[in-house]
Amino acid sequence: MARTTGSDGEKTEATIREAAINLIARLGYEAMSMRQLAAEVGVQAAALYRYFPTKEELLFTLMREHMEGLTEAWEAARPVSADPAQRLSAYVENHIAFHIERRHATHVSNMELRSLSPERLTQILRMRTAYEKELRAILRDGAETGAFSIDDTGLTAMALIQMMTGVIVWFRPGERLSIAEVTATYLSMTMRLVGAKIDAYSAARPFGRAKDAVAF
Amino acid sequence: MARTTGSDGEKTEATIREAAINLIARLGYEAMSMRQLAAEVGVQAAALYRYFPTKEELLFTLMREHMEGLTEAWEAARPVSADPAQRLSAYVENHIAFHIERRHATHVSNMELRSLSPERLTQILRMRTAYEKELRAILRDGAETGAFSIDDTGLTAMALIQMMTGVIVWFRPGERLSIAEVTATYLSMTMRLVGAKIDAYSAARPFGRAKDAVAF
DNA sequence: GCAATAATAAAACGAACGTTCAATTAATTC
DNA sequence: GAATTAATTGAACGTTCGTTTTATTATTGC
Repeated sequence: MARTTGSDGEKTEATIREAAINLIARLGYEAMSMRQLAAEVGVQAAALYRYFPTKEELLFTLMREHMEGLTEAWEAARPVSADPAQRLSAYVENHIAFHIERRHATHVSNMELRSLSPERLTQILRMRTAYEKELRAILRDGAETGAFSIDDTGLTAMALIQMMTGVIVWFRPGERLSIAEVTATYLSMTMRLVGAKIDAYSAARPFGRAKDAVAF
Repeated sequence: MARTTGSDGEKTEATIREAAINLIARLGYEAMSMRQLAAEVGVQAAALYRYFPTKEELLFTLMREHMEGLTEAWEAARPVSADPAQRLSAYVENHIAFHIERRHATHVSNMELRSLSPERLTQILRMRTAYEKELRAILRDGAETGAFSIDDTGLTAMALIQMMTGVIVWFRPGERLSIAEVTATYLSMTMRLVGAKIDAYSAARPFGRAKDAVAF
């Protein structure tokens, strides 16, 4: 047989991406076979190659789009204010919201880097470094103006990112805590970690204040 | 041919473990073939099956021993003192030192959980949960006595563990920072994050004070 | 030095892998 | 409604995988 009734290239490609993210997140890239993916999509394995020339190209596409999405989300959320505390708040909120909403894609982007060819790995890491650089700049500015007291901005940035991204390991939507509660608590922890002056930021942002007021 | 001169079971097994940790950390469990591992050890693939009945059993053994080592290290390092700040200091120092010293094994234990059968996964997770429970107990005690001010002990424990374990992602021995410097900075960040009263802990522990005094 | 045992090599097993190719049918264009 | 293009199937390719089996040699215990 051949073309099936109702078949549509765009729909199929979108289904492939979605199914691939879920399968790779669950089984791992190496453990997922193209036949498994095809079965999930409801198609034969050969049909996948109409959309992605190789398995690795599929993985790379998923990762690149994830990083592009993260960068775009931050560019949209970045405040015009120069105040380090406000900028840090925005960074934390954007980072956590984005990663919780795309848990599976984040899992893929973080865990499957070693399956990329060197050139593609470099490309993804460049995007990641650029994104992290934004955080370092905020921390450096805050340290210079005295808004924060920080030992080592590079090390602190890495610690914060690991802490925030780690949310996807244990967070399950619809359980004990809502996204807003988690974000508020992480914001409070972040501000304490960088030694931010109390309430220098929270007045400007009415986000999760009730809980923060006590803890922070 | 068959048995080679100088061959020794104990030595071979130790070599297999070591090589497996390095190879799995570098390539991933699924991507590493038994033939690759055998070549690294300097032996034929069939010889591996004298020591480990299956590939998964090998992975499980590596993970179990890693978790046992972590538990034992903490039991040896756990202070007799009831002071939460002192206990937290000891926990952080032990955790970071252990994970930096065994970067590859930690990588394996964190990244390859999904390749375990359900029963074995449960077993590893049980050990991990028990270890993390110790941290939650410290945080709870500190929150109750007023030594710390914490929003949510469970969430804070997860955040701290992600932050600390994340060291292995970027830390490379012999680069800019020594293990002692990294540990000192993380200790300082931890204490601020949990809202510890200043110098309630550092007097008892002469570790990394010079740098901390400013930052904390 | 001879039997018993430990450690390995060599070859083979069937299954599964990523990928390619030719054939076939549905949708679109004119 | 014929020609063209898009979407998919089914079968096959060579390779590699984890694992098993059998034979062979080194070492150990007596």
